[in-house]
Amino acid sequence: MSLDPIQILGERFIAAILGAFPQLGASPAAAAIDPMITASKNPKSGDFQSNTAMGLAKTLGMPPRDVAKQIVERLDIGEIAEAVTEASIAGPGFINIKLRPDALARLTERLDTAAGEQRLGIAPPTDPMTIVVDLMGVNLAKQVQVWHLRSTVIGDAIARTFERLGYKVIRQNHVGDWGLQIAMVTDRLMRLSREGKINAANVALTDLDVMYKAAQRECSADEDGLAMARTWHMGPKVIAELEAQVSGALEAEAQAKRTLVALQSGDPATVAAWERLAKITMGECLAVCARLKANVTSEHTAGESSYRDELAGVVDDLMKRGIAEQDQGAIVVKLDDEGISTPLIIRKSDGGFIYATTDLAAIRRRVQKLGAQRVVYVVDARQGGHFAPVFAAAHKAGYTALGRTDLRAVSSEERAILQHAAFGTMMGDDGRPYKSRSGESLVLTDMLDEAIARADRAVAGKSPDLPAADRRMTAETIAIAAIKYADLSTERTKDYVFSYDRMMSFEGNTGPYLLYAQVRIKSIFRTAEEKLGELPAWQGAPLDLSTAEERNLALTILRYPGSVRTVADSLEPHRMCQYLYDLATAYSSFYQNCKVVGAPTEALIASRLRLCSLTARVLEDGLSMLGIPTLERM
RNA sequence: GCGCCCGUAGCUCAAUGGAUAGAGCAUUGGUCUUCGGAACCAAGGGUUAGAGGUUCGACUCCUCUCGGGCGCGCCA
Repeated sequence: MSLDPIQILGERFIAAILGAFPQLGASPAAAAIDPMITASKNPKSGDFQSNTAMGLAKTLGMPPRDVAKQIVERLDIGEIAEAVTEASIAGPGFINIKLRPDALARLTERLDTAAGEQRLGIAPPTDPMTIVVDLMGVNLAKQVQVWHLRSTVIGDAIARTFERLGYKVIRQNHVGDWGLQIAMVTDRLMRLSREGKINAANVALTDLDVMYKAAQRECSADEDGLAMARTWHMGPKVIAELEAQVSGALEAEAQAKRTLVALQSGDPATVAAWERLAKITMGECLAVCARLKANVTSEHTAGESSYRDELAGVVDDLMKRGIAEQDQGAIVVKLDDEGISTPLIIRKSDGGFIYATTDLAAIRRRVQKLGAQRVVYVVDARQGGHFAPVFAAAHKAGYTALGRTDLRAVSSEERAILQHAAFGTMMGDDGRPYKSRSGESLVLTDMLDEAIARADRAVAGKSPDLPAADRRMTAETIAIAAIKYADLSTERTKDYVFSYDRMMSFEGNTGPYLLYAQVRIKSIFRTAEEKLGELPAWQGAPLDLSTAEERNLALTILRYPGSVRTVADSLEPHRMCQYLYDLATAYSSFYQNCKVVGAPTEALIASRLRLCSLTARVLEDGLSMLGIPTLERM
């Protein structure tokens, strides 16, 4: 039996609905009857409400209040709720439900007691499946920038939520480690090394980053500038300089292309240089993830290079089956029947493959080899225009269904297998994408260092008694919580404004506030032991929810399983943030008004200690889904 | 030109199509002889950019307008 009141009430409502209106049971839509149970926003409307009568009124051709009345007459929830009568029907047909005090206590106790797969009321999935989460996506020879934060943090939170619910999750870090850009840097690294300008053995990622940018510049020909100079008959000297620049760049690019060919054909020296790039970059990348407490490790690395031997096969397959065709020398998949007017190029006219080919190969592997029933791409919203045709082509190719090779129309379920969990841009307070004052993009570790420094100052000021040994770790945990929570707590698809001051403010809906709520709970147990000596047996003690604050806290705790499910369904971690903030707020009210250690009776002390402990467990569990560790002291 | 996203209180953000649009910050006031004051309680502040439409009901869905941002075959 479910531990979630919304589910319990939902089952009872469905029974009542089918009892009152048997004609609904005969229709094929019977399984789709939605009892529409929600936690009430306003306490005046009770604890929970059903909004189903209004919807059913239409299909039944009856006034909604009459529908509600008939449901209420059949409703059998007496053992958990106050009597539901005609007086419980409000407005157009809302049915309000107030839990009986003893039932509220019992439900809360059961949620507390539930262990294993049912821990904290979270039921194992009825649809167990494998889910691939595509996250992070760094590029070789480039430092981890602040804009990698969102994909990593949001992707990790989504993956953790699925894992907590009991799904099998496979994270995939789709590293940009292949193609002409990478060949340019590889070429430059080899050249500088050959010329003795660098020692390849102790090159750092910052050096590679410089090389990457230099290689980019070297290979970019200013052909527009040259054309303009000619049009405007600028001086011969200017034109000569531009001609030299263009021919130099073209030569550099040609050289990079030769390096790419050498890399692709497995030339040992070139491959060795490339592996050096990969090792340096990934070492740094995974170290940043570890600092961030994001679960992204080497086993999750699946770079573009890992698909290189599958690209020709994908194109052949699509050509053979008539899904792809020749067009102006290139090979494309036409997508008009998918509602997309521009074809997707999967092989260039020069015979090369591009990222769309890699993405298709990745989808094929993820579905057919890794067994994914769902693939979630946690990638910047600006890539939406790229994913749409790639997903459409994958559907058309049947790559989204296990073993499917025919071309019949795909169902909406199959279509939902590939999801782009798009996120907005991190903005500065100037309304522009977050960058340094000089306009350079920022390195993620610098942001971490700055946040830790600020957290350290705050800890030093507010908790001077904290042992020095703990201070560093405490500051790091607070900083990570602040950064991650700020990123996760707003709607994923929207841009959000980054501000150290706001996220570190320790007030309001922030990571540090939640850590503080948790720390105060831990502190109560220390204080209780000091003052009371031996604690009353609070584990398993019956809950006394007499005050409004205790009652509200229990009701908030009961909303937990539903909140987790909502995050998984919507792929929106900010809903978990909102829930945890509600919980922390409910706890703070309780804390203010209900003394625990000083409670009048031993039974009440035990009850309140249990409530504290349960709150702490839910907070910790919820924060763990966001990838935020908690503290004992701060 | 085509397409996607966004517009909610002074600021930063919430609100599975549900009841009187909620929080935090800032402002003003209050509580408590602190189980950690990094607290709690309260007040003021709104034509949800604008105009139509769908419906019992719209911040939410549809159309148009305005404003802001971002993408648009052989780079990734």
